[in-house]
Amino acid sequence: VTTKCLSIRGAQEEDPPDPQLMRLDNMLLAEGVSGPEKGGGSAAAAAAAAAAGGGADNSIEHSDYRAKLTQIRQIYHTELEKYEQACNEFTTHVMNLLREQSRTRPISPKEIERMVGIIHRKFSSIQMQLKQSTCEAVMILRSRFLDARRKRRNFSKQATEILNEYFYSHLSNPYPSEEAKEELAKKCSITVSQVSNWFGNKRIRYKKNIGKFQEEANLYAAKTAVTATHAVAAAIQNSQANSPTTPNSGSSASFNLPNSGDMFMSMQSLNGASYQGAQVGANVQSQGDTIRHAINQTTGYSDRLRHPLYSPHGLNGNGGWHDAPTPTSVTSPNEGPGSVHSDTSN
DNA sequence: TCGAATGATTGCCA
DNA sequence: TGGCAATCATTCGA
Repeated sequence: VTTKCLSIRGAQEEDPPDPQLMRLDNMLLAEGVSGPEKGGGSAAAAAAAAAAGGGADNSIEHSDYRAKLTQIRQIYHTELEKYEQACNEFTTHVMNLLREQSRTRPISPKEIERMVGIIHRKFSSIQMQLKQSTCEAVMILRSRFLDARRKRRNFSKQATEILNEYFYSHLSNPYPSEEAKEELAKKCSITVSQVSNWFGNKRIRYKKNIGKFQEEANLYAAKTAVTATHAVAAAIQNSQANSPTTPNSGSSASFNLPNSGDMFMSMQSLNGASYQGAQVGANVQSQGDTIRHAINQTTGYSDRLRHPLYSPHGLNGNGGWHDAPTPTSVTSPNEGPGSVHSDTSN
């Protein structure tokens, strides 16, 4: 088809290539409409899928996009062929007429050439219209496909849970770093910008109606505490197994239970063994104290359920969080026991 | 079917 | 450039 197309254009004497036609050709090629038959448009569709925040979920839309693109492609090729056939037929017809006329009057080859040129120009302008309308159709399809608002899907329950857990365990400074965003995006199977959107929406909506989110905050706080307790228990088991003769100092010295701050991320990314090494092993001084502490943590959160203390301590009078948004700051591990914990103790 | 919830977009600001 | 606030558009549950 392309070669035929070229042959038609090639007949247009030495006309400079029409920039508009070139643009259309390039676009049709890029969109996989006029390119090689196989996999036509799949690259464009994949790119569109990626731009749309592609997850496994949009494979349906992806195939839908491909199907529609194939349809456009088929129509385009059918029409193009029709035009070319008509052009050839008409040219032959005119040539025959001229040949007939040549019996009655002399016709120069130049005149024939001129006629053929006129016919080809006419048909090529029709072809241009076809290309233009095909491009428009592709653009409409693409914009519909890319317009996420049209086919918004709520995040999965699991994803929302992960995001909420992070949000409420970083309530004093709910501004995940780029790294944290990437990590969350990976876990939730969404894009980093979706994570940013989510946190943007969450911060605003939380601030606007803290009361409404109180219950949710308590829920996640309790959940976080339970996770912490389990992790501690696992750590204890581990330490018992590893050092059964560890002397019990009986000290009540500080045990840094990561019940806020980056705890969630730590929990998520570390398994029992590494958790012990990174978070507990270094701090455990007394197993008994540890258990007591862990239990205290849990009950502390339970208390919170009765007396909602998950108040916006992170918020300052200006309606912003105390900790200024630090785009570059990594999820601060030195947030330490964090606002949530310290809040409860007061 | 309607209102609430929610993800995305836009415009503005520091 | 990231965040905020307002808003849009869609989904979801009663």
